[in-house]
Amino acid sequence: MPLFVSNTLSGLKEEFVPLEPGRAGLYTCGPTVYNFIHIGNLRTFLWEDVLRRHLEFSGYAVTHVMNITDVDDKTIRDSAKEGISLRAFTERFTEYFFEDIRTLRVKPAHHYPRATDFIPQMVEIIRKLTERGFTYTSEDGSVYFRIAAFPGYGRLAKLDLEGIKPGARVATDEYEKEDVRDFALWKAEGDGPVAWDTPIGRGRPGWHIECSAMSSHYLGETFDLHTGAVDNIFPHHENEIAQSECASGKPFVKYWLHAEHLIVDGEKMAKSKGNFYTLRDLLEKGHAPLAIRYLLISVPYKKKLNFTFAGLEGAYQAVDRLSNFIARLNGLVESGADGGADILPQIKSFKEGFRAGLDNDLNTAEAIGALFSFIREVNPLLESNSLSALNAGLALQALREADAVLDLFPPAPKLQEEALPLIKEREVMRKAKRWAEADAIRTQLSEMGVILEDTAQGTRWRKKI
RNA sequence: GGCGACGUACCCAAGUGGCUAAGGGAGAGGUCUGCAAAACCUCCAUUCAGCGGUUCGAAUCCGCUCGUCGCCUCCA
Repeated sequence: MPLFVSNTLSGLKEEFVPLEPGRAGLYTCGPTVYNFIHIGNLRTFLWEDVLRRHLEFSGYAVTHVMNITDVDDKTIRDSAKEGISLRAFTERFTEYFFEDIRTLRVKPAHHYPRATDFIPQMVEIIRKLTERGFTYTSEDGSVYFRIAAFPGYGRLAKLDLEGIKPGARVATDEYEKEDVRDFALWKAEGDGPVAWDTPIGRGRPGWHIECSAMSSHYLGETFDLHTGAVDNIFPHHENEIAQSECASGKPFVKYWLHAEHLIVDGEKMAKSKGNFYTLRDLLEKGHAPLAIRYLLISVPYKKKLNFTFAGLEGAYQAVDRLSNFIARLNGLVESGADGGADILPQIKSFKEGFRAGLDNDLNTAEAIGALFSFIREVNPLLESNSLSALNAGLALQALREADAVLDLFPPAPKLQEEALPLIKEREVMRKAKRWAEADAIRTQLSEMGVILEDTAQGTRWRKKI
Protein backbone atom coordinates (compact mmCIF):
# COMPACT_ATOMS: atom_id res chain seq x y z
CA MET A 1 0.00 0.00 0.00
CA PRO A 2 1.37 3.39 -0.90
CA LEU A 3 2.11 6.17 1.54
CA PHE A 4 -0.21 9.16 1.55
CA VAL A 5 0.81 12.51 2.98
CA SER A 6 -0.93 15.85 3.39
CA ASN A 7 0.74 18.32 1.10
CA THR A 8 0.37 21.91 2.26
CA LEU A 9 1.04 23.07 -1.28
CA SER A 10 -2.08 21.42 -2.70
CA GLY A 11 -4.05 21.21 0.53
CA LEU A 12 -4.69 17.56 -0.32
CA LYS A 13 -3.68 14.15 0.89
CA GLU A 14 -1.49 12.87 -1.92
CA GLU A 15 0.28 9.65 -2.69
CA PHE A 16 4.00 9.98 -2.08
CA VAL A 17 5.84 9.41 -5.34
CA PRO A 18 9.53 10.25 -5.08
CA LEU A 19 11.38 12.10 -7.81
CA GLU A 20 13.74 9.18 -8.06
CA PRO A 21 12.37 5.68 -7.45
CA GLY A 22 13.49 4.19 -4.18
CA ARG A 23 15.00 7.41 -2.86
CA ALA A 24 13.63 10.19 -0.71
CA GLY A 25 15.23 13.54 0.00
CA LEU A 26 14.01 14.98 3.27
CA TYR A 27 14.76 18.42 4.64
CA THR A 28 13.44 19.20 8.09
CA CYS A 29 13.69 22.67 9.57
CA GLY A 30 15.92 22.47 12.60
CA PRO A 31 16.42 24.54 15.74
CA THR A 32 17.69 28.04 16.21
CA VAL A 33 20.30 27.33 18.83
CA TYR A 34 19.89 30.11 21.37
CA ASN A 35 18.18 28.11 24.12
CA PHE A 36 17.09 24.64 25.17
CA ILE A 37 14.47 23.19 22.88
CA HIS A 38 10.97 22.89 24.29
CA ILE A 39 8.42 20.12 24.04
CA GLY A 40 6.69 21.89 21.15
CA ASN A 41 9.90 21.72 19.14
CA LEU A 42 10.20 18.11 20.15
CA ARG A 43 6.72 17.27 18.96
CA THR A 44 7.74 18.41 15.52
CA PHE A 45 11.16 16.74 15.61
CA LEU A 46 9.65 13.47 16.81
CA TRP A 47 7.01 13.47 14.13
CA GLU A 48 9.75 14.07 11.55
CA ASP A 49 11.60 11.15 13.08
CA VAL A 50 8.55 8.96 12.56
CA LEU A 51 8.24 10.20 8.98
CA ARG A 52 11.87 9.46 8.23
CA ARG A 53 11.71 6.04 9.87
CA HIS A 54 8.51 5.13 8.09
CA LEU A 55 10.05 6.07 4.76
CA GLU A 56 12.96 3.78 5.56
CA PHE A 57 10.58 1.10 6.81
CA SER A 58 8.83 1.39 3.45
CA GLY A 59 12.10 0.70 1.68
CA TYR A 60 13.25 4.16 0.64
CA ALA A 61 16.86 5.18 0.87
CA VAL A 62 16.36 8.45 2.75
CA THR A 63 18.74 11.37 2.84
CA HIS A 64 17.73 13.43 5.82
CA VAL A 65 19.06 16.95 6.27
CA MET A 66 18.34 19.19 9.25
CA ASN A 67 19.71 22.68 9.50
CA ILE A 68 21.15 24.27 12.59
CA THR A 69 20.37 27.97 12.57
CA ASP A 70 23.35 29.52 14.31
CA VAL A 71 23.01 33.11 13.24
CA ASP A 72 19.96 35.29 13.72
CA ASP A 73 18.82 38.19 15.93
CA LYS A 74 18.43 36.04 19.03
CA THR A 75 21.69 34.16 18.85
CA ILE A 76 23.52 37.43 18.22
CA ARG A 77 21.69 39.18 21.04
CA ASP A 78 22.19 36.45 23.63
CA SER A 79 25.80 35.69 22.81
CA ALA A 80 26.56 39.39 23.14
CA LYS A 81 24.74 39.44 26.46
CA GLU A 82 27.02 36.67 27.70
CA GLY A 83 30.03 38.34 26.17
CA ILE A 84 31.13 35.29 24.25
CA SER A 85 31.54 34.64 20.54
CA LEU A 86 28.54 33.68 18.48
CA ARG A 87 30.21 30.39 17.63
CA ALA A 88 30.95 29.45 21.24
CA PHE A 89 27.43 30.38 22.24
CA THR A 90 25.66 28.44 19.50
CA GLU A 91 27.93 25.42 19.81
CA ARG A 92 26.85 25.02 23.40
CA PHE A 93 23.15 24.99 22.55
CA THR A 94 23.74 22.81 19.52
CA GLU A 95 25.28 20.23 21.83
CA TYR A 96 22.29 20.49 24.20
CA PHE A 97 20.01 20.00 21.23
CA PHE A 98 21.80 16.82 20.22
CA GLU A 99 21.64 15.55 23.78
CA ASP A 100 17.92 16.16 23.94
CA ILE A 101 17.01 14.43 20.71
CA ARG A 102 19.29 11.55 21.64
CA THR A 103 17.41 11.19 24.91
CA LEU A 104 14.19 10.82 22.95
CA ARG A 105 15.73 8.37 20.50
CA VAL A 106 15.45 10.62 17.47
CA LYS A 107 17.46 9.06 14.68
CA PRO A 108 20.23 11.45 13.69
CA ALA A 109 19.89 13.17 10.34
CA HIS A 110 22.58 12.42 7.81
CA HIS A 111 23.64 16.05 7.71
CA TYR A 112 23.31 18.88 10.21
CA PRO A 113 24.61 21.88 8.30
CA ARG A 114 25.23 25.08 10.23
CA ALA A 115 24.09 28.27 8.56
CA THR A 116 27.40 30.01 9.22
CA ASP A 117 29.24 27.30 7.28
CA PHE A 118 27.26 28.09 4.15
CA ILE A 119 27.74 31.80 3.68
CA PRO A 120 29.39 31.41 0.22
CA GLN A 121 26.50 29.26 -1.02
CA MET A 122 23.98 31.80 0.22
CA VAL A 123 25.87 34.63 -1.42
CA GLU A 124 25.85 32.64 -4.64
CA ILE A 125 22.06 32.30 -4.56
CA ILE A 126 21.68 35.99 -3.86
CA ARG A 127 24.03 36.74 -6.75
CA LYS A 128 21.92 34.60 -9.07
CA LEU A 129 18.73 36.27 -7.88
CA THR A 130 20.28 39.65 -8.50
CA GLU A 131 21.35 38.59 -11.97
CA ARG A 132 17.81 37.64 -12.74
CA GLY A 133 16.38 40.85 -11.39
CA PHE A 134 14.67 39.56 -8.28
CA THR A 135 16.54 41.75 -5.81
CA TYR A 136 17.37 45.33 -5.01
CA THR A 137 19.84 46.86 -2.65
CA SER A 138 18.89 49.48 -0.10
CA GLU A 139 20.97 52.50 0.77
CA ASP A 140 22.76 50.76 3.63
CA GLY A 141 23.71 47.81 1.41
CA SER A 142 21.07 45.29 2.50
CA VAL A 143 19.68 43.11 -0.25
CA TYR A 144 15.95 42.48 -0.49
CA PHE A 145 13.86 40.04 -2.45
CA ARG A 146 11.29 41.77 -4.63
CA ILE A 147 8.10 39.83 -4.15
CA ALA A 148 6.31 41.63 -6.92
CA ALA A 149 8.70 39.91 -9.34
CA PHE A 150 7.53 36.42 -8.37
CA PRO A 151 3.94 35.69 -9.41
CA GLY A 152 3.84 32.43 -7.46
CA TYR A 153 4.30 34.22 -4.16
CA GLY A 154 1.72 33.27 -1.53
CA ARG A 155 0.83 29.94 -3.05
CA LEU A 156 1.96 27.81 -0.12
CA ALA A 157 0.43 29.94 2.62
CA LYS A 158 -2.60 30.69 0.44
CA LEU A 159 -2.16 34.33 1.12
CA ASP A 160 -4.23 37.00 -0.41
CA LEU A 161 -1.45 39.39 -1.31
CA GLU A 162 -3.83 42.28 -1.48
CA GLY A 163 -4.55 41.60 2.17
CA ILE A 164 -1.02 42.38 3.25
CA LYS A 165 -0.85 46.07 2.83
CA PRO A 166 1.19 48.73 4.48
CA GLY A 167 -0.41 49.73 7.73
CA ALA A 168 -2.48 47.13 9.56
CA ARG A 169 -0.16 44.77 11.44
CA VAL A 170 2.94 45.36 9.43
CA ALA A 171 5.55 47.71 10.79
CA THR A 172 6.07 50.56 8.40
CA ASP A 173 9.33 51.80 9.77
CA GLU A 174 11.34 49.74 7.33
CA TYR A 175 11.31 52.58 4.87
CA GLU A 176 14.23 51.23 2.86
CA LYS A 177 12.02 48.52 1.36
CA GLU A 178 10.16 49.07 -1.87
CA ASP A 179 7.29 47.05 -0.52
CA VAL A 180 6.67 45.95 3.05
CA ARG A 181 6.13 42.41 1.86
CA ASP A 182 9.69 42.18 0.62
CA PHE A 183 12.14 40.35 2.84
CA ALA A 184 15.85 40.59 3.50
CA LEU A 185 18.20 38.20 1.77
CA TRP A 186 21.27 39.93 3.14
CA LYS A 187 21.51 42.34 6.04
CA ALA A 188 24.26 44.91 5.80
CA GLU A 189 26.06 45.11 9.12
CA GLY A 190 28.59 47.88 8.58
CA ASP A 191 31.05 47.44 11.45
CA GLY A 192 28.81 45.14 13.48
CA PRO A 193 30.51 42.27 15.32
CA VAL A 194 28.71 39.49 13.46
CA ALA A 195 29.35 39.93 9.76
CA TRP A 196 31.06 38.33 6.82
CA ASP A 197 32.97 40.11 4.09
CA THR A 198 31.59 38.89 0.80
CA PRO A 199 31.30 39.98 -2.84
CA ILE A 200 27.89 41.44 -2.02
CA GLY A 201 29.23 43.41 0.88
CA ARG A 202 29.83 43.06 4.58
CA GLY A 203 26.86 41.65 6.40
CA ARG A 204 24.96 38.59 7.49
CA PRO A 205 22.33 36.42 5.86
CA GLY A 206 18.61 36.89 6.19
CA TRP A 207 16.73 34.11 7.91
CA HIS A 208 15.29 32.19 4.97
CA ILE A 209 18.26 32.02 2.66
CA GLU A 210 20.15 29.43 4.71
CA CYS A 211 17.54 26.75 4.10
CA SER A 212 17.50 27.42 0.38
CA ALA A 213 21.29 27.15 0.25
CA MET A 214 21.71 24.10 2.45
CA SER A 215 18.80 22.08 1.11
CA SER A 216 19.89 22.45 -2.50
CA HIS A 217 23.50 21.74 -1.53
CA TYR A 218 22.61 18.30 -0.16
CA LEU A 219 19.41 17.41 -1.95
CA GLY A 220 19.50 19.27 -5.23
CA GLU A 221 17.51 22.20 -6.55
CA THR A 222 14.34 20.10 -6.56
CA PHE A 223 13.73 17.54 -3.85
CA ASP A 224 10.98 15.44 -2.33
CA LEU A 225 10.03 16.49 1.15
CA HIS A 226 10.38 19.62 3.23
CA THR A 227 8.84 19.78 6.67
CA GLY A 228 8.39 21.99 9.68
CA ALA A 229 5.68 23.16 12.01
CA VAL A 230 2.71 25.17 10.79
CA ASP A 231 4.22 28.48 11.86
CA ASN A 232 6.95 27.94 9.28
CA ILE A 233 4.50 28.02 6.42
CA PHE A 234 4.56 31.75 6.44
CA PRO A 235 6.82 33.53 6.02
CA HIS A 236 9.73 31.11 6.20
CA HIS A 237 8.75 28.43 3.71
CA GLU A 238 6.90 30.81 1.45
CA ASN A 239 10.08 32.87 1.17
CA GLU A 240 12.25 29.82 0.66
CA ILE A 241 10.14 28.85 -2.31
CA ALA A 242 10.44 32.33 -3.76
CA GLN A 243 14.22 32.44 -3.39
CA SER A 244 14.91 28.92 -4.53
CA GLU A 245 12.59 28.84 -7.50
CA CYS A 246 13.62 32.25 -8.75
CA ALA A 247 17.30 31.38 -8.42
CA SER A 248 17.12 27.93 -10.02
CA GLY A 249 14.17 28.35 -12.33
CA LYS A 250 12.96 24.95 -11.15
CA PRO A 251 10.28 23.75 -8.76
CA PHE A 252 11.74 23.67 -5.26
CA VAL A 253 9.93 20.98 -3.26
CA LYS A 254 7.38 18.35 -4.19
CA TYR A 255 5.77 17.72 -0.81
CA TRP A 256 5.50 20.27 1.97
CA LEU A 257 4.41 18.73 5.24
CA HIS A 258 3.60 20.73 8.36
CA ALA A 259 2.96 19.61 11.90
CA GLU A 260 0.34 21.28 14.04
CA HIS A 261 1.43 22.85 17.26
CA LEU A 262 1.55 21.37 20.68
CA ILE A 263 -0.58 23.22 23.18
CA VAL A 264 -0.56 22.85 26.96
CA ASP A 265 -3.79 22.40 28.90
CA GLY A 266 -5.66 23.68 25.87
CA GLU A 267 -3.63 26.86 25.61
CA LYS A 268 -0.74 28.01 23.53
CA MET A 269 2.48 27.25 25.31
CA ALA A 270 4.17 30.49 26.32
CA LYS A 271 6.69 31.53 28.89
CA SER A 272 4.36 34.29 30.01
CA LYS A 273 1.64 31.76 30.81
CA GLY A 274 3.90 29.60 32.93
CA ASN A 275 3.07 26.53 30.87
CA PHE A 276 6.33 26.39 28.99
CA TYR A 277 8.38 23.20 29.28
CA THR A 278 11.69 22.05 27.97
CA LEU A 279 12.59 18.38 27.83
CA ARG A 280 14.89 19.00 30.77
CA ASP A 281 11.99 20.35 32.83
CA LEU A 282 10.09 17.09 32.35
CA LEU A 283 13.11 14.91 33.07
CA GLU A 284 13.74 16.83 36.27
CA LYS A 285 10.20 16.07 37.34
CA GLY A 286 11.07 12.42 36.93
CA HIS A 287 9.22 11.66 33.71
CA ALA A 288 10.58 8.84 31.58
CA PRO A 289 11.95 9.71 28.13
CA LEU A 290 10.03 6.84 26.61
CA ALA A 291 6.75 8.12 28.03
CA ILE A 292 7.51 11.55 26.59
CA ARG A 293 8.36 10.05 23.23
CA TYR A 294 5.17 7.99 23.25
CA LEU A 295 2.96 10.92 24.17
CA LEU A 296 4.46 13.24 21.58
CA ILE A 297 4.19 10.76 18.71
CA SER A 298 0.82 9.26 19.66
CA VAL A 299 -1.25 12.12 18.29
CA PRO A 300 -1.12 12.39 14.48
CA TYR A 301 0.91 15.37 13.30
CA LYS A 302 -1.97 17.14 11.59
CA LYS A 303 -3.77 17.48 14.91
CA LYS A 304 -2.93 19.83 17.68
CA LEU A 305 -1.48 17.90 20.56
CA ASN A 306 -2.82 18.89 23.95
CA PHE A 307 -0.05 18.24 26.42
CA THR A 308 -1.13 17.56 30.01
CA PHE A 309 0.60 15.85 32.88
CA ALA A 310 -2.32 13.45 33.17
CA GLY A 311 -1.67 12.55 29.54
CA LEU A 312 2.00 12.01 30.29
CA GLU A 313 1.06 9.65 33.13
CA GLY A 314 -1.21 7.77 30.77
CA ALA A 315 1.60 7.56 28.25
CA TYR A 316 3.84 6.08 30.90
CA GLN A 317 1.26 3.42 31.67
CA ALA A 318 0.89 2.59 27.99
CA VAL A 319 4.63 2.24 27.44
CA ASP A 320 4.91 0.21 30.61
CA ARG A 321 2.25 -2.12 29.35
CA LEU A 322 4.15 -2.61 26.10
CA SER A 323 7.34 -3.16 28.03
CA ASN A 324 5.72 -5.75 30.22
CA PHE A 325 4.28 -7.56 27.22
CA ILE A 326 7.71 -7.74 25.61
CA ALA A 327 9.23 -9.06 28.81
CA ARG A 328 6.65 -11.83 28.99
CA LEU A 329 7.24 -12.82 25.38
CA ASN A 330 10.98 -12.86 25.98
CA GLY A 331 10.48 -15.06 28.99
CA LEU A 332 8.42 -17.48 26.95
CA VAL A 333 11.00 -17.62 24.17
CA GLU A 334 13.68 -18.47 26.71
CA SER A 335 11.50 -21.18 28.22
CA GLY A 336 11.40 -23.05 24.91
CA ALA A 337 7.80 -24.14 25.49
CA ASP A 338 6.15 -25.83 22.55
CA GLY A 339 2.60 -26.54 21.44
CA GLY A 340 -0.29 -24.19 21.93
CA ALA A 341 -2.09 -21.67 19.81
CA ASP A 342 -0.99 -20.46 16.43
CA ILE A 343 -1.10 -16.66 16.34
CA LEU A 344 -0.11 -16.06 12.76
CA PRO A 345 -3.49 -14.52 11.92
CA GLN A 346 -3.17 -12.06 14.81
CA ILE A 347 0.36 -11.18 13.78
CA LYS A 348 -0.74 -10.62 10.23
CA SER A 349 -3.61 -8.38 11.19
CA PHE A 350 -1.34 -6.41 13.54
CA LYS A 351 1.25 -5.87 10.83
CA GLU A 352 -1.35 -4.81 8.31
CA GLY A 353 -3.15 -2.50 10.69
CA PHE A 354 0.07 -0.92 11.86
CA ARG A 355 1.30 -0.31 8.38
CA ALA A 356 -2.04 0.94 7.10
CA GLY A 357 -2.08 3.48 9.91
CA LEU A 358 1.31 4.90 9.05
CA ASP A 359 0.64 4.83 5.32
CA ASN A 360 -2.43 6.91 6.01
CA ASP A 361 -0.65 10.22 6.45
CA LEU A 362 1.36 8.88 9.39
CA ASN A 363 -1.66 8.15 11.49
CA THR A 364 0.25 7.04 14.56
CA ALA A 365 -2.92 6.77 16.64
CA GLU A 366 -4.26 4.18 14.24
CA ALA A 367 -0.94 2.33 14.12
CA ILE A 368 -0.60 2.31 17.90
CA GLY A 369 -4.20 1.16 18.14
CA ALA A 370 -3.29 -1.88 16.06
CA LEU A 371 -0.34 -2.52 18.34
CA PHE A 372 -2.43 -2.54 21.49
CA SER A 373 -5.18 -4.59 19.92
CA PHE A 374 -2.51 -7.17 19.25
CA ILE A 375 -1.39 -7.04 22.87
CA ARG A 376 -4.97 -7.53 24.01
CA GLU A 377 -5.30 -10.58 21.80
CA VAL A 378 -2.08 -12.24 22.84
CA ASN A 379 -2.08 -11.52 26.56
CA PRO A 380 -4.86 -14.02 27.36
CA LEU A 381 -2.84 -16.70 25.60
CA LEU A 382 0.19 -15.84 27.68
CA GLU A 383 -1.98 -15.94 30.76
CA SER A 384 -3.30 -19.42 30.02
CA ASN A 385 0.13 -20.76 29.01
CA SER A 386 -1.19 -21.65 25.58
CA LEU A 387 1.50 -20.01 23.49
CA SER A 388 4.65 -21.69 22.23
CA ALA A 389 8.15 -20.24 22.31
CA LEU A 390 8.09 -20.28 18.55
CA ASN A 391 4.94 -18.18 18.36
CA ALA A 392 6.23 -15.83 21.05
CA GLY A 393 9.33 -15.37 18.94
CA LEU A 394 7.26 -14.53 15.88
CA ALA A 395 5.26 -12.03 17.89
CA LEU A 396 8.47 -10.42 19.12
CA GLN A 397 9.79 -10.22 15.61
CA ALA A 398 6.66 -8.43 14.42
CA LEU A 399 6.93 -6.04 17.34
CA ARG A 400 10.55 -5.32 16.57
CA GLU A 401 9.68 -4.50 12.99
CA ALA A 402 7.05 -2.03 14.13
CA ASP A 403 9.52 -0.64 16.62
CA ALA A 404 11.84 0.37 13.82
CA VAL A 405 9.37 3.22 13.40
CA LEU A 406 8.09 3.83 16.92
CA ASP A 407 11.27 3.04 18.85
CA LEU A 408 9.46 2.47 22.12
CA PHE A 409 11.06 -0.80 23.21
CA PRO A 410 12.36 -0.66 26.74
CA PRO A 411 16.11 -0.41 27.14
CA ALA A 412 17.83 -3.79 27.19
CA PRO A 413 17.15 -5.08 30.68
CA LYS A 414 20.36 -5.22 32.60
CA LEU A 415 20.34 -5.97 36.25
CA GLN A 416 22.72 -4.15 38.56
CA GLU A 417 25.26 -6.46 40.15
CA GLU A 418 23.95 -5.84 43.61
CA ALA A 419 20.36 -6.63 42.64
CA LEU A 420 20.66 -10.33 41.96
CA PRO A 421 21.78 -11.35 45.48
CA LEU A 422 18.90 -9.29 46.87
CA ILE A 423 16.39 -11.08 44.66
CA LYS A 424 17.79 -14.43 45.80
CA GLU A 425 17.73 -13.39 49.41
CA ARG A 426 14.12 -12.36 49.07
CA GLU A 427 13.28 -15.77 47.64
CA VAL A 428 14.73 -17.38 50.74
CA MET A 429 12.68 -15.06 52.95
CA ARG A 430 9.55 -15.81 51.00
CA LYS A 431 10.03 -19.53 51.31
CA ALA A 432 10.43 -19.04 55.03
CA LYS A 433 7.29 -16.88 54.94
CA ARG A 434 9.18 -14.00 56.48
CA TRP A 435 7.03 -11.53 54.60
CA ALA A 436 8.21 -8.36 56.29
CA GLU A 437 11.82 -8.98 55.28
CA ALA A 438 10.82 -10.08 51.80
CA ASP A 439 8.73 -6.96 51.29
CA ALA A 440 11.51 -4.74 52.57
CA ILE A 441 13.84 -6.14 49.96
CA ARG A 442 11.21 -5.67 47.29
CA THR A 443 10.89 -2.02 48.28
CA GLN A 444 14.64 -1.63 48.25
CA LEU A 445 14.86 -3.09 44.74
CA SER A 446 12.00 -0.92 43.58
CA GLU A 447 13.98 2.11 44.67
CA MET A 448 16.83 0.78 42.55
CA GLY A 449 14.46 0.62 39.59
CA VAL A 450 13.92 -3.14 39.69
CA ILE A 451 10.31 -4.27 39.79
CA LEU A 452 9.52 -7.77 41.03
CA GLU A 453 6.51 -9.81 40.09
CA ASP A 454 5.80 -13.14 41.73
CA THR A 455 4.18 -15.59 39.36
CA ALA A 456 3.32 -19.25 39.46
CA GLN A 457 6.51 -19.85 37.48
CA GLY A 458 8.62 -17.99 39.98
CA THR A 459 9.67 -14.42 40.58
CA ARG A 460 10.11 -12.24 37.52
CA TRP A 461 12.03 -9.00 37.52
CA ARG A 462 11.96 -6.10 35.12
CA LYS A 463 13.44 -2.67 35.00
CA LYS A 464 11.44 0.43 35.55
CA ILE A 465 11.38 2.37 32.29
C1' G B 1 -11.06 41.91 8.19
C1' G B 2 -8.55 37.57 5.31
C1' C B 3 -6.98 32.38 5.55
C1' G B 4 -7.05 27.73 8.13
C1' A B 5 -7.78 23.78 11.79
C1' C B 6 -11.05 21.71 15.16
C1' G B 7 -15.35 20.24 18.71
C1' U B 8 -16.34 11.79 19.41
C1' A B 9 -17.13 8.75 26.85
C1' C B 10 -14.09 11.45 33.02
C1' C B 11 -9.13 12.55 30.02
C1' C B 12 -6.28 11.55 25.31
C1' A B 13 -7.86 9.70 20.69
C1' A B 14 -9.09 6.44 15.78
C1' G B 15 -12.97 6.51 12.57
C1' U B 16 -14.29 10.96 6.69
C1' G B 17 -21.55 7.34 3.75
C1' G B 18 -23.44 1.15 5.49
C1' C B 19 -20.83 -5.03 10.29
C1' U B 20 -22.18 -4.31 17.62
C1' A B 21 -18.48 3.96 17.22
C1' A B 22 -10.76 1.29 17.35
C1' G B 23 -7.03 1.91 20.99
C1' G B 24 -4.61 4.08 25.55
C1' G B 25 -5.32 6.17 30.45
C1' A B 26 -8.49 6.83 34.67
C1' G B 27 -12.66 4.47 37.33
C1' A B 28 -15.98 0.13 39.30
C1' G B 29 -16.54 -5.13 40.31
C1' G B 30 -14.34 -10.06 39.96
C1' U B 31 -10.28 -14.08 39.18
C1' C B 32 -5.25 -15.05 40.64
C1' U B 33 -2.12 -13.88 44.97
C1' G B 34 1.01 -14.13 51.79
C1' C B 35 0.73 -9.10 50.25
C1' A B 36 2.02 -6.33 46.07
C1' A B 37 2.61 -6.23 40.90
C1' A B 38 1.41 -8.00 36.27
C1' A B 39 -2.22 -10.36 33.63
C1' C B 40 -7.11 -11.98 32.63
C1' C B 41 -12.72 -11.45 32.75
C1' U B 42 -16.90 -8.01 33.19
C1' C B 43 -18.80 -2.96 33.23
C1' C B 44 -17.87 2.19 31.47
C1' A B 45 -20.71 6.91 24.28
C1' U B 46 -28.46 3.80 21.49
C1' U B 47 -24.35 8.14 20.56
C1' C B 48 -20.47 11.66 17.90
C1' A B 49 -21.17 20.56 20.19
C1' G B 50 -26.45 22.19 18.73
C1' C B 51 -30.24 22.74 14.97
C1' G B 52 -31.90 21.88 10.12
C1' G B 53 -31.09 19.47 5.22
C1' U B 54 -29.36 15.63 1.41
C1' U B 55 -29.74 10.10 1.45
C1' C B 56 -32.79 3.73 1.73
C1' G B 57 -28.81 4.88 5.28
C1' A B 58 -24.45 10.23 8.28
C1' A B 59 -20.08 11.02 13.63
C1' U B 60 -18.78 10.97 8.43
C1' C B 61 -21.75 15.18 2.86
C1' C B 62 -24.30 20.42 2.78
C1' G B 63 -26.15 24.88 5.48
C1' C B 64 -26.68 27.69 9.83
C1' U B 65 -25.65 28.51 15.11
C1' C B 66 -22.52 28.11 19.37
C1' G B 67 -17.60 27.25 21.16
C1' U B 68 -12.10 26.46 20.95
C1' C B 69 -7.38 27.16 18.72
C1' G B 70 -3.91 28.98 15.14
C1' C B 71 -1.63 31.99 11.11
C1' C B 72 -1.61 36.89 8.47
C1' U B 73 7.05 39.23 8.38
C1' C B 74 11.49 36.20 11.47
C1' C B 75 7.45 31.61 17.00
C1' A B 76 8.55 24.21 15.94
